[in-house]
Amino acid sequence: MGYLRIGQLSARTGINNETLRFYEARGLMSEPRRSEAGYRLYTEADVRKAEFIVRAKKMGFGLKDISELLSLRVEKESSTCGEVKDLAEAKLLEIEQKIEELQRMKGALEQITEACCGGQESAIHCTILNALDQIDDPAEVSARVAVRA
Amino acid sequence: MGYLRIGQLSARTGINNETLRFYEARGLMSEPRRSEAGYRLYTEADVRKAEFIVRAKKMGFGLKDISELLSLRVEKESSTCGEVKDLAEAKLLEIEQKIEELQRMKGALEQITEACCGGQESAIHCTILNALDQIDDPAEVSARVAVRA
DNA sequence: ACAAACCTTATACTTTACTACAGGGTTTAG
DNA sequence: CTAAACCCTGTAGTAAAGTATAAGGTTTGT
Ligand SMILES: [Zn+2]
Ligand SMILES: [Zn+2]
Ligand SMILES: [Zn+2]
Ligand SMILES: [Zn+2]
Repeated sequence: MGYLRIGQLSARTGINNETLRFYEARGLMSEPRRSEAGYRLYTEADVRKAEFIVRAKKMGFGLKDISELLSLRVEKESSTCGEVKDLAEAKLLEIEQKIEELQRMKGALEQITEACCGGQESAIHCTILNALDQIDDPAEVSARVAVRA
Repeated sequence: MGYLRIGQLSARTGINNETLRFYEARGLMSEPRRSEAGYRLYTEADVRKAEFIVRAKKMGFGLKDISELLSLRVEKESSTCGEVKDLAEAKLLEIEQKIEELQRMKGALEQITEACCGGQESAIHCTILNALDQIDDPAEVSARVAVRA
């Protein structure tokens, strides 16, 4: 008693059945006991593990990172805070770099978009199209659009 | 004369040969003339098109968006600024949403990471691992870590 | 003449994170 | 008892944006 079948684990964690089996194949979820008919039987420890995965995903960790975190979690005594923090900081750096890249794009795109009238007439004079046609350096986009504005 | 072969177009645009053929298959680059031996022969217009793609990519547009932009660019007279600006604004919104999502992740991850000592001792007390083990709502992460700190 | 460098097509593989079958067996409610 | 709901394995498909490889044909330089 007390065992959950895959559908129940799915309902409790919000992770799809298929995805749970996929996580098992990827080594994230450990292979559970089986009923006589071959059904997966999960314990409360499995529920916690699945919830750990959900939370780690929310933090921006990918499945590969989560595998590592799970190993550290399982071997808590033999693992060190340093190992865990290294992973977290690497992920933090990755996230920060993505943000910077997106902000660079946002800035450049805003520049050329603001100058476009957005009207119903022909796009021959469109600043967006012209910018994409002629300018290489995003810094130049700002300069040129600023002059025009 | 004046034609470029794929390697030359590649060298001038920084787009890999394979990628150029891939863009052609995806309808981004139009099918060029062929030499008698079947070699692709590109014109200066193709160079400008390839450079347009490079710049649009830098702005964060995906290949599908770029297809649309290219159509608008080719039919500049019959296209409107409104159509172009709609595409740009949709992409801008997408980028802004990605930034927000990443900033949410960054904030939550920073909270739990700052409280971790990062030392060489056992990770049993690790705030990162504990946070991933116990807390669901990112708002709670901040609260709990704040109390501990 | 012959190799190096270049080009061709078609097919398959890469990464990430799933999702969707097909073709079964099992459990449960009425 | 039977249908619905659930579970199993295995395979294949999805999205995005390419990269790699095989097995050739062509061009260029010496
Ligand atoms: Zn306009
Ligand atoms: Zn415009
Ligand atoms: Zn510590
Ligand atoms: Zn720690």
